[in-house]
Amino acid sequence: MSAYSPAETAEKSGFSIDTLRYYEKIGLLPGIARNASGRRVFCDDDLQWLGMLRCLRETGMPIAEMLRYTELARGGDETVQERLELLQDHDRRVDEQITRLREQQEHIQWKIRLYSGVACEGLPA
Amino acid sequence: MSAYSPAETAEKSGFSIDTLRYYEKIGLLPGIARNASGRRVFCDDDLQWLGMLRCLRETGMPIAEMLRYTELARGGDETVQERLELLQDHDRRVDEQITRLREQQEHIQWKIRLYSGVACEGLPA
DNA sequence: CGTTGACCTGGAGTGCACTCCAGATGAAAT
DNA sequence: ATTTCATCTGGAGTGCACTCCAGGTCAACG
Repeated sequence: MSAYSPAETAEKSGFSIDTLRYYEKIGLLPGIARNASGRRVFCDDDLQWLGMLRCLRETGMPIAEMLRYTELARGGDETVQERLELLQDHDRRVDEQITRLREQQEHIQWKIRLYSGVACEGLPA
Repeated sequence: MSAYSPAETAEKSGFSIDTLRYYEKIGLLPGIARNASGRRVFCDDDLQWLGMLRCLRETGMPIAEMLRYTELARGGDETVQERLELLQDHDRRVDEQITRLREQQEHIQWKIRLYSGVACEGLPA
């Protein structure tokens, strides 16, 4: 239970095979193993890393910054502080995102109430 | 206080002048007035509409769907029900977005705690 | 009356993040 | 032995939402 084909990895990670190739090409997936015939072989660590990437991506981190994080991660223990700061900054941005979404949801819900009112007009009281 | 130049409108709405032109061109801003020399003149209603567009945009509604909403809005009172449904669907998607962001934030914060731990190792107890 | 400055138009260009394609390869199934 | 199938590569193409540009108009200012 620790060697996965590209297809399995795509399924488990939620990224398409093309995206996996793309990510490796641009440097987001360093050190992916290959078998004798040159095919990618992913391991559990790779899957974990992909989980982190997915999480960062879906919270809106641009690829350039994920690349920076990846490079730091390759840098070993001396980069822990920087990685920590990067994630803390991102965490704050996620907070702001959530706050902003909620504010805007207020606006939408106000509009919904308004339409609901109009939709009820003319109905028997 | 009810006639605004493109520049003023850009400032008040938060959209760039180019984006305002673009939105008018694709049909998100129907019926923008023009003065004698062909320049756009925005009114308070336009600003309100822009506020709604901004809100939908920032909560992730694709332009194609905003266009549908715009067309419904032009359709008058018979379309209120459809507009209501559109906004309710969107409202649900915003809920999901927020939920998802929070889940992923958990993951990030777990990683932050992990790094904080590593960063403290070796410090005097 | 010349120049500035905000605005106009149609259309081309940009940035991001993929996504698709053609042609090749190599293990496995019929 | 041939076909199938997943995979490989480099590179081109896509979709979205703008953003920029060239060339032109027009009111106002000095």
